[in-house]
Amino acid sequence: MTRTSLADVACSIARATDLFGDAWTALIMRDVLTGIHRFDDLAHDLGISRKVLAARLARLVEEGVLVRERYQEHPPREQYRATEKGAELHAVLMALMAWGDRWYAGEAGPPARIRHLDCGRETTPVTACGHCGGPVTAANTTELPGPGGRTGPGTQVLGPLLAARAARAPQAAQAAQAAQAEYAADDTGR
Amino acid sequence: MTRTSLADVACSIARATDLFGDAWTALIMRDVLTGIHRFDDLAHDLGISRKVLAARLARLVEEGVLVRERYQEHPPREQYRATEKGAELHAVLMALMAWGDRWYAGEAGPPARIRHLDCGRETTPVTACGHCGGPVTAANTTELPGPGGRTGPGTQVLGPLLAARAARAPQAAQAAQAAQAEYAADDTGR
DNA sequence: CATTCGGGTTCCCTGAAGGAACCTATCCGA
DNA sequence: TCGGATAGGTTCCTTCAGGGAACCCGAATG
Repeated sequence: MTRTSLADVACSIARATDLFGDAWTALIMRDVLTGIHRFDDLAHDLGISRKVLAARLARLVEEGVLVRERYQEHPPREQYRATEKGAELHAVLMALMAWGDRWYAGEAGPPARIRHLDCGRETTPVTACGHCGGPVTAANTTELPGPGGRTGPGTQVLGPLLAARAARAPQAAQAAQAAQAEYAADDTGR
Repeated sequence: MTRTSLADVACSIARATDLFGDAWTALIMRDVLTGIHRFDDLAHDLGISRKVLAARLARLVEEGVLVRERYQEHPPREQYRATEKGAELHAVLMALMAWGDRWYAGEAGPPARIRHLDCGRETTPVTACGHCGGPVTAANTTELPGPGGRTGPGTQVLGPLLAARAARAPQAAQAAQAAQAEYAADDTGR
């Protein structure tokens, strides 16, 4: 975990990574969403220090990503479950998994597969445009400033860069072409 | 960053987070993919310690996610650029950003917007099934063991759990229903 | 000839991760 | 009634990585 808090940076990636940008947190959410809910099971599965696990779970509960609930009174037993906010981190896990599968699976093949219950098939989740459903990649997107954006810690250079990019090409098509030209130039020019 | 290496865990999420599960790494990739390529710009933009930035960049180059290249000889100047492997981390960044936008944007609105150049519209990237194109969520997927899976550190409990799940319901439809039933039961029950 | 710039490296200090032991409450079996 | 097991942590100590600032080096610039 970073010592400098990223929660106040005007960037949703920074805000998300402030919580999620810790290796254990991702694996804890993987386990909880897969069906491992108990402290000891998590500790045993991950091989994590119990102290660190307790700290991570407390943070995740505090952030509203998990809930801690008593599932039996005698003896008192607790478990951790994902909230809606936590369940939506599934998308991040799928993206990480797809990337890991692609670049690190090696000869043995992927360690796990995902079955999409809506169509019944094994799937590799892809990132798609919410409007047209087409693939979203670094090459076919451009980032523009948003209403909540500001220049500050974590966006000291990025803020002005996006603002300049928006000013240079206020029309969608122009922004698109400028960004693509830059990307193409980047690829050839190295 | 975690002290215990996750690179050897039989889980693509663990392998991906071993590299990417560090708050700074995500932000460095955000910047490089957005167009910030120089050491000083990265250091200034992020407010990161120069020492840590140097270590992160070296790791990312070593992993083949970035390349370090000289863009001018006199005086010698270096810059960092994303490889194909690095550019594909864009999907992870999009998922993090979408989640951060949804849960932390607040009144001010999202700090940045994404324009999808293929359709020309501002988009919220979604995670979709590679086959049917439908949405992929925690609720409509189930995880099954894959060829490269094994029980070991990081999957001590998870491995057997997935194996049992697959054994209980070897058919796709059955696996689907079992997983959904469990998910529903989880919400009401224990 | 001093300054600036880009791209780092070195130093020390603090705080978080690892690891193991310990604690509490309850149940189970002999 | 005692011993042990189980679940869910907490406490303690050590080590190591992050933060911050200073420093360094080669090349251009005034």
